[in-house]
Amino acid sequence: MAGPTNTQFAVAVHLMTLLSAADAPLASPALAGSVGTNPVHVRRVLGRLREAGLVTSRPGVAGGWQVAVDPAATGLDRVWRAVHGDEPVLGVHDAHPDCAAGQRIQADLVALDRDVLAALEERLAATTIADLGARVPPLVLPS
Amino acid sequence: MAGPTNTQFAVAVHLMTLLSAADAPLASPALAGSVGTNPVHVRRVLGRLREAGLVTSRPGVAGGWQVAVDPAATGLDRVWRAVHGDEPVLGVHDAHPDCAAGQRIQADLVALDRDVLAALEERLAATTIADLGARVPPLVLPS
DNA sequence: CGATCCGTACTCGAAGCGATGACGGTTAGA
DNA sequence: TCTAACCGTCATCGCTTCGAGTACGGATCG
Repeated sequence: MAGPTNTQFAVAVHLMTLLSAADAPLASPALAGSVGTNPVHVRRVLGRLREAGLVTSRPGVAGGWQVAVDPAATGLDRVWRAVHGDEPVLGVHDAHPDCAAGQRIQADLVALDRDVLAALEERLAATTIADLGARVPPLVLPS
Repeated sequence: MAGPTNTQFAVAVHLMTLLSAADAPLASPALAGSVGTNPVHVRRVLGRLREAGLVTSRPGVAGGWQVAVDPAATGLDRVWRAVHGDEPVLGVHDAHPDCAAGQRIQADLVALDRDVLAALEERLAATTIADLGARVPPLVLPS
């Protein structure tokens, strides 16, 4: 029970923050050094972000990656969608096909998962990339 | 990218729904048949629920499992806590120790994760076990 | 006393994930 | 034009998690 092992969202947020603070394009080897991984993995994650229109890339000797959006107007929900799409956030299991109760419950769980995903993205949308890049006061979470 | 592989929450909800609709104690082999897994896995998941006080168990020839709470007053957030505790829901990665920006971003991500977890539990609390069990027909025990 | 079931430890196979190497395409600069 | 640097992608490897399955002891009731 060590929680999720997929760290691509954290890596993606890390990369977006680094890129939004840079003027010139950054190369994947340099980014990999800061994130603590390897260039190939960085390119894979950034590839998803590019598909979502969040970053642009250019090959060549002076190539690298740049942000394509306004960091202050881009919520983390867009990063989540770019990385995870609409995959389930809760785990889903396959109930016994012959058990009517199991089928019913599973359908309800899928619907619940959609709802939880919406709540998760709503919360992520409240934080922008610029919020993490600048040293802002910690998130307000009084309740 | 096939989403989370941990299905214990779904199994736990499934089990709680079945137990809340039963009068007599149910044995793990019977439950396993409905959930679509094996008795050992059922006992492991139910063990966590028992630690959280959601169910009770009794060994012996007429033993089995029973709910220990009111299904109509028990939100799914309690099931989530029983299974996952306060583990991170977003993935976390280890930033490079020498990168100050990385350390700061990681700290912000941990804080964000706590907030997202709170939002997730708040959503789960809006659904009770009875909400799922209301439309569930009686369990058909496999021979 | 024996049948049934819980409790737990152990092993096994499958799948996800990240690391790594390799190779071709593309671009800027010498 | 030629070379170096970087992107894009594929294949592979090792690690970890997860669930399935087996086994054995303890507890309970007929």
